Amino acid sequence: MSSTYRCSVLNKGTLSFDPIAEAHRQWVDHDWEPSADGMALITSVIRVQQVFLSQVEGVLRPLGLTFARYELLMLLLFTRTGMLPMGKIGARLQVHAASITNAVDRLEADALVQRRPHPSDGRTTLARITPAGKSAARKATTELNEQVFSKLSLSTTEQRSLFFGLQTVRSRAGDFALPSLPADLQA
Amino acid sequence: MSSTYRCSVLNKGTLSFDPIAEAHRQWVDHDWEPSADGMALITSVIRVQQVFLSQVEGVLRPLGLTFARYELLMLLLFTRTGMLPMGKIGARLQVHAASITNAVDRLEADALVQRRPHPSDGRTTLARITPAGKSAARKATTELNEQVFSKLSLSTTEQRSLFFGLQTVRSRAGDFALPSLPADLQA
DNA sequence: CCTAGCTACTTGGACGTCCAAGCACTTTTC
DNA sequence: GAAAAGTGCTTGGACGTCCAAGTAGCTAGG
Repeated sequence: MSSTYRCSVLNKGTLSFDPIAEAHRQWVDHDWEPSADGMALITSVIRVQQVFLSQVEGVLRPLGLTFARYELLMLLLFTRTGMLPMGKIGARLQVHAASITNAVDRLEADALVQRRPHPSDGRTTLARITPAGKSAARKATTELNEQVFSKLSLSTTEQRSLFFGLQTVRSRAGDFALPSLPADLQA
Repeated sequence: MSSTYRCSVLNKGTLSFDPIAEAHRQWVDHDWEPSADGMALITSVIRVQQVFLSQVEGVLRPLGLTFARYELLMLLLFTRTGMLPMGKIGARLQVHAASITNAVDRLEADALVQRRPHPSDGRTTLARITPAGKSAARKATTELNEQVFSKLSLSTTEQRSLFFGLQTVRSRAGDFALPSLPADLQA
């Protein structure tokens, strides 16, 4: 019981083959070879995201949070003043402004965050994490660290290799400017 | 013009640092080191998925398709008879049954797919791709291959390395049973 | 000053995903 | 064979994402 990592209903049954490898084969067979690897990679990322997200949300759901809201909370938690303009939050989380409005609405309804006007700019709204928000964020982090983040069933090498590959993609997609050496994770 | 790969509104501005690397640093600072790599990897996958998906949907939108519906169409296109039970589609696409119902509803509304009863099992519904569906799928594939899949700005080595890393994740998550050697991509 | 143009946030709509429930049609069981 | 259990698909609701439009409030150009 409580082995709820993977969604139950989805588990119709583990396939006996890799559906993405199968699609790759089809691409090659149809003379789309030059695009086959790209197709397989993109499809893989989309699928793995589903897997990870479902594990994460499985842990957060009992806490009344979603990953989107958790990320927002953590961003505020890591901020000196505990508050940021909505716009900045969107930029950091790389997400549409409307999504931030949505998330803050819900967080505010749960009293984990408060909206307050910007002192000097009337257009700007600040989102400020509340004590309850801080506590929720910390608790969620503890759970996620224990139940998901520290248990990826990948070797450190594999994890890092994936991370850097994905970092390259993000950087080239314009998410951020890779300063110079991406290896600032550890000294 | 028409350089519409990335979403416009999101591009508030390329950050001057990697937000995920920054989060990783926070994790380490807070003594969550053992979970830092996992957190960074999961967050990265989620973000890269957004990037890829937005590129793909940008191409598909003018064609009146979404990636979910495109995948479904391709699955049927690659099937001898052009039809599959809804349940099987969900298993192959690794997606909830309700999502399939939803996708087939829309595809059917566009006459790209047809629902028909299963000859022997009254519970089962078959989805069958129509000639219009085949044509739409092929056109979409051409566009995707040209505009996205063949232009990933990653070296072949990087792509493969990422693919296999992600394949490991998928396999261990229970998506499919890695038969023995994952290298059945060719031969 | 005052209007034109930005910028910041919100709203409403379209979709996708999942879950929980509900139905209808098998298969099992006794 | 009839009741119990299991399967397969649909429905309704909660959320998240994005886009397009709309509304204030700030900033410039004339």
